[in-house]
Amino acid sequence: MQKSVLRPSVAAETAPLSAHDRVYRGLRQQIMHGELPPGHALTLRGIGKSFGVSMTPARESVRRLSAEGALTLSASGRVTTPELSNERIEELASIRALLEPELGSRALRRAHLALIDRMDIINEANARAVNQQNPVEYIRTNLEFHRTLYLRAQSPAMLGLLETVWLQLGPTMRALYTRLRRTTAPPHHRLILEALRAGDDAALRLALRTDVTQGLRHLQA
Amino acid sequence: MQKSVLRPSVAAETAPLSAHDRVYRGLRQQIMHGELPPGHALTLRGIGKSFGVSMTPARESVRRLSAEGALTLSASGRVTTPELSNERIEELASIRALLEPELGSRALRRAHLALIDRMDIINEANARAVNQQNPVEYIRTNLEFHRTLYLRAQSPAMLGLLETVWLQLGPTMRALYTRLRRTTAPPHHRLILEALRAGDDAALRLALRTDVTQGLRHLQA
DNA sequence: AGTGGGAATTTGTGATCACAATTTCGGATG
DNA sequence: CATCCGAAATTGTGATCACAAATTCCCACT
Repeated sequence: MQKSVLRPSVAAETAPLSAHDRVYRGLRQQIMHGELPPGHALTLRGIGKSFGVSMTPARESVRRLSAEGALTLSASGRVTTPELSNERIEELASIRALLEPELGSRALRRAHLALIDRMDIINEANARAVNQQNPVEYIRTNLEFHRTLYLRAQSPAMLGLLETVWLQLGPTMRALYTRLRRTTAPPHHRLILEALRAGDDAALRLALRTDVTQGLRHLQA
Repeated sequence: MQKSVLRPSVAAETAPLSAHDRVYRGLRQQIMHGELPPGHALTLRGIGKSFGVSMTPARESVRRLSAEGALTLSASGRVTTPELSNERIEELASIRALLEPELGSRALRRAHLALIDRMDIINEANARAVNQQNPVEYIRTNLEFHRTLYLRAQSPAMLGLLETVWLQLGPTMRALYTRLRRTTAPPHHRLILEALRAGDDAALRLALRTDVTQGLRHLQA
């Protein structure tokens, strides 16, 4: 492993991006987007190798992610993606049901047409992912649909908490959506867009809440 | 620094407790209880020395805590406690106002008399801390009052998120309570206890919400 | 063929080191 | 007396290493 001898190329002038950051972001995305099933085992040396770094940044990333609930550390320090109990899944869903309507409501006042159009496009990509039965792409576009809206709420701390919840649900969502191989797009996205266009706060809150709870209630069945 | 040669003594049979855990917990408590003012600078070597460990566990703890918003990393990697903007403080307060009534409501069904008595005792300690003008003890007992209730909600994920918010507010709360040297105990704790005894869900939610928002609205004045 | 045990391997932990970047401090200069 | 520049000290980063604990694997034995 060479030191940080090679300067950041002219292209990446925005941020040198530390090794820890690259590993953290990479792992986080894999987990949130459902690229890893629940219970999937990881090793520090393996993570380091796959990102071309030593164990040190890998360990820091794992510690950070396990603090956020994105990874589980066994008593002996073994690293796996979490296998959530039904209770835990319901609790996380209820947190989503609490935070997401609030974020949506805050975004509503600031939402303009270009935003809604953008959400429409993302929603179409989401529908395509359903047809292709591509769980990772489905989860990714679904989260992007919601995040695009919530970014307008200008509430970074609340969005940060919500993303932590999404992160914890990543592997479980993958397991759910690959198991029941859904063939129809989430029906509530349409309601969300309609409420946005109408500027109807109550309808938006309701649509977001049902979208969240419905999506995860498929599990019990 | 010796290796981990000395076996855990017979007394501490519950958990050997890794170096990282000791440092993380220690720092976290200092921050959450307001032992550090906003903008306070820390160094990895200093943290390591004060806990009797090397830089490695100190770095992991700092990474973890900064991921939770309890510490700020400057562009050059310098570590300080956060100096929150008014906007951020208000946002965190509104998150508390969202989560705490929900946790209280969930706890209400399971709350028995022994719990309420315990909260009463903690509340008296809280009042003593006010009289002694001891900010750290005030913050500690205040949080313990709330946490004692919320633990009954049996919602570990939601409580975890809330503690993250408390953590971010730690240094700011210290600054607030040392600046305005409050001399009266929080008036809403009485209302919370009454609502608990009466089993009144709506009153409890309201009391919790006002306790949270009132406590932090003192800032603006 | 199944089982138990012990060696070999894998794995996480924490200390240490080299290094670059930042910060700090002192003195020379205007 | 203020300011700026350069040297010295401080500090975070990431790689490497020794070590202990856990896991895996394989073979002898029943």
